[in-house]
Amino acid sequence: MVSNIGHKALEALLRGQGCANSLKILLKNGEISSVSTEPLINTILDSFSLALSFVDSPNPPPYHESSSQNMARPMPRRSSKEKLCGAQGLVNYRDDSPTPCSNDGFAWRKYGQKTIKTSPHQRCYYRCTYAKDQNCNATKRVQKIKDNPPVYRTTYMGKHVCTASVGHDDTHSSKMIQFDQVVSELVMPQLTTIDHQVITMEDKVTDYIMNQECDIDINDYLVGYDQFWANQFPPFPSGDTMFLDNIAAFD
DNA sequence: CCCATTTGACCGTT
DNA sequence: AACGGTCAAATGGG
Repeated sequence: MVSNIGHKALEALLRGQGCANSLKILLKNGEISSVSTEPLINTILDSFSLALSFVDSPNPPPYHESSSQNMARPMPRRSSKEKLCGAQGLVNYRDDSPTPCSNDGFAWRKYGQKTIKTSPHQRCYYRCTYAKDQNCNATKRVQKIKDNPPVYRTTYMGKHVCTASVGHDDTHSSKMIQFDQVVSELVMPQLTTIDHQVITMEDKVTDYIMNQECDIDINDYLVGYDQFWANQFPPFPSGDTMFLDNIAAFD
């Protein structure tokens, strides 16, 4: 995917990175009260959304509605559960479930659900489908943290040792975004949403990323490329340094 | 019948 | 005792 699309995804990421950096500076200087952070945050979120949209599909979705509209878009009515394995990856749908639809390159099996005291929403527990077969101890927790639009936090734990990751074909070739630092909610209040993948984890980089506990929160609102650039927060001072070391993209 | 989900019970930690 | 995480029987869909 070394193409125009990859270039655009990179552009979006860099833009988001610049915004994040500016936000970091604002936070550091304690200017958070005098300067509205909303445009920055939105730009960051849109950056990731756009980048993910390129990663997710070779042809970026022609979304031109707002994020919230997009989220409200009715899902095709499906049975209470649906699985798609193989080249298309695994997708779980459940309209009334607190579980966000996800496709992170692995097959997960739900093994529990709990009401958490600190949250009005339930937390769902998943483990690798091949936990027994291949002694894979990877687990993840998914918790809804916000209602409207639905926002989920996914926490990955343990390391995938299974070889059964799904979605190996190049059509859905992976780009992985690794966050070396947990992003606080102050900075990134909108986390994973339903319907799309937080992160695409596949083959080559899976073990690496699953080695660490990741509290990965990526907003997944999809916006159109043109819309994204049209709505940008004003450009940042050219002196701003990018912190690429915090976001590593894997090919 | 197989397999994934649901859900109450159980267990470990604080 | 409260809480979070896991277990496992029951359930339901394919």
